[in-house]
Amino acid sequence: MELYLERGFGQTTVAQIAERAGVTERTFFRYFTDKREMLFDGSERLQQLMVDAVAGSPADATPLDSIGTALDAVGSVFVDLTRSRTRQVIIDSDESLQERELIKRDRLATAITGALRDRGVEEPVASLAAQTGIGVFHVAFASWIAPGNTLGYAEIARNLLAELRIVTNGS
Amino acid sequence: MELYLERGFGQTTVAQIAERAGVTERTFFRYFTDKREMLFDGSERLQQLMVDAVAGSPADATPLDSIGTALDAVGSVFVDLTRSRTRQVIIDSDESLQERELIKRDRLATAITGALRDRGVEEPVASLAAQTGIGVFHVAFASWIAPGNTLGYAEIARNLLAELRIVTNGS
DNA sequence: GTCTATAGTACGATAGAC
DNA sequence: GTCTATCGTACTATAGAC
Repeated sequence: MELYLERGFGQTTVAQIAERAGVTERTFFRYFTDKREMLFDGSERLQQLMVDAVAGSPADATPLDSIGTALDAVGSVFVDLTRSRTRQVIIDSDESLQERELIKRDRLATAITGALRDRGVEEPVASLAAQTGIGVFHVAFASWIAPGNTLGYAEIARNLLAELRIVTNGS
Repeated sequence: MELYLERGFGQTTVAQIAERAGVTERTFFRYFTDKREMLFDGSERLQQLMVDAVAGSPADATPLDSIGTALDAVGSVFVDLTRSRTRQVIIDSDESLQERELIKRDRLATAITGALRDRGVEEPVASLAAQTGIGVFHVAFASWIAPGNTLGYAEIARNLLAELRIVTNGS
């Protein structure tokens, strides 16, 4: 991340990263499938937290309630605001990094769809709820790291989920 | 697309594509920024249709109503079911193509957010509605090309939007 | 650890259309 | 004469094969 900030992602070569880390290029590619992947280390953990939350939500919870527990469950991940902001600056600077971020988000949605289905939620409701939930998650994260924001992630996510219910309750 | 089906996307070189098209590699890269982009030709048109629909929706329409008009507006694009299915088989076979598809979808969401904001919809409602709308769009498209489906895209999209209102109207 | 294919870039030349 | 389209070549870095 130091190098990506210094020279830009596209201008940073794997050779430079490997050198600063004191390893060879080959070793770099042993740890990360490609240059982008290193910025998305925590994604499996995030996914696991959300899936577990859905699986563990009350039996009488609606699909959207389950989504709510998933949004709550990842609060512990989003604490270091400065680091999240820095990381996002890098991602926003490069289109291929945005692509990678989006596929992570999509895998998340797919995993949540599966967790809902495991609870007996039928299609297309499972997909619909998961997609919507990830949408809320994304907006919540973006709001959290937005300049000037003082609220915590968890609070924002809860507010947005409530807002969603209002928005979709229109005439 | 012929070559991508014959040999697989990853196994197809730009040289082969250029040869079959009767041009040089250099010319290929004049038309497409990269190997993936050629599969996403219609995306600007799709985006324009949706943005125009939102902009042209009735003044008293709720954000979600505007989304509804956008979902309707693209019905004319999704007619050739066989071609859409073939294209999706290719995309689903390669992760980098899925990434590209997702960034197109994300740009769509961003554009719709802007169109809603232009109508006076404030944040975070604009983002929330746009994200949700794109989620519905995606599920609708997937349902449309799913094996065995006999419904048209427009009908599916309408049903799903109605379904969404129910899902988010929970206890 | 070594080797290599290929995507993608940079810069430049040429030539036809109107 | 200007604009636009194709082609030529050399090069780098990624990423995969072995």
